[in-house]
Amino acid sequence: MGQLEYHRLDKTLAQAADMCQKNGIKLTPKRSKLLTGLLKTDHAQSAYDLIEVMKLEYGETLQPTTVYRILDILSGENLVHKLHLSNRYIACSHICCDHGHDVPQFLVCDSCHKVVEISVDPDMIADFSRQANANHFVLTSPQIELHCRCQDCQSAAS
Amino acid sequence: MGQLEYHRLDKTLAQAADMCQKNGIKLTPKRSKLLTGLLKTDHAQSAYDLIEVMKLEYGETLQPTTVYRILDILSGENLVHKLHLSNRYIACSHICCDHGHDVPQFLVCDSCHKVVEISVDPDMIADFSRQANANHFVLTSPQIELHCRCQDCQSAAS
DNA sequence: GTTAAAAATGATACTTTGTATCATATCGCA
DNA sequence: TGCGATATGATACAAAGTATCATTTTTAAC
Repeated sequence: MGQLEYHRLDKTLAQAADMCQKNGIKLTPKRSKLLTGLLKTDHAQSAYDLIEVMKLEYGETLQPTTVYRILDILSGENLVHKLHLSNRYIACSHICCDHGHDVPQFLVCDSCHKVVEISVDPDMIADFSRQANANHFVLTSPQIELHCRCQDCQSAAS
Repeated sequence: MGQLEYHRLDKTLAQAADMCQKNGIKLTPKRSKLLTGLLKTDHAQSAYDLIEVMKLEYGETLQPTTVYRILDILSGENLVHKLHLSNRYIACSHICCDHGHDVPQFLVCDSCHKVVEISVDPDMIADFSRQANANHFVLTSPQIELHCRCQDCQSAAS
């Protein structure tokens, strides 16, 4: 599996349920399964990928509408992040962290969609924000996604 | 019109043709018109937006395939930039500059797709590159796109 | 000039991605 | 029990992007 060891999955899901409850959101079975699907991989998944996963892992046939709705909910709770570079989704890698969430920054492999969530100097963000303001823009999300190639895909290409 | 004053359009197109020629690429009439369409606005355009523009401005009906092909060509020549956040395209704002092209960085209004191309401290890019390497990724493009809201859309929303 | 290869564009059809809309089911609670 | 809110299903559609092959246009050699 991906970024998460098996024995941490339950703990993460419990934490996720807690986070939801605090905002009056329920982590329903389907939401939980979909989040699990994302937690089990470090490759960003498209909505239609996730439909496949749900089918294969749980025998459940979800409509696109449902999947997008669930992804919106989970994004709203900061349990998953939407990667706009590829229109794919990845579980937040800090669900179990006690420290407050940093601004999410991602290294995204353009080829296989492997993702690493990194942290970025807040000064850098402040700098971007200043630059935006100087151009009459307001930064609405400091999320940064960088075009990369992961090690595996580099080897494969060479 | 957008980012470009009328009297500079010809000069910019000539410069663009030069740049193409150096790489054995031709700036055909359709490519030129499509580039013009992009030069006339500071809002990123989708491929299908551009089909509309070509229809309205020149009465030419382009197939999606053709538009995507042309956009690839123009991107390859650094005459237009693809914004991956929104899958839209914008003319490079430095076609006429004599100085070498900086790494392109964009402030993108999530609402109306207005775009400003800014420049970013090369140290910052170097920093990203180092971080990528530390995570076994290689930065394939240092292009950064930031989620913003432009002044007009802020006013409209409030 | 003619012609053959290369480059550019057209046309058809299709796949993927995302959304609108209305229906149904489930849950919490009075 | 029954009512309102939340969650999910289902159908249909719209938008975005691609594969494939055909046709036209350019280029350059002869």
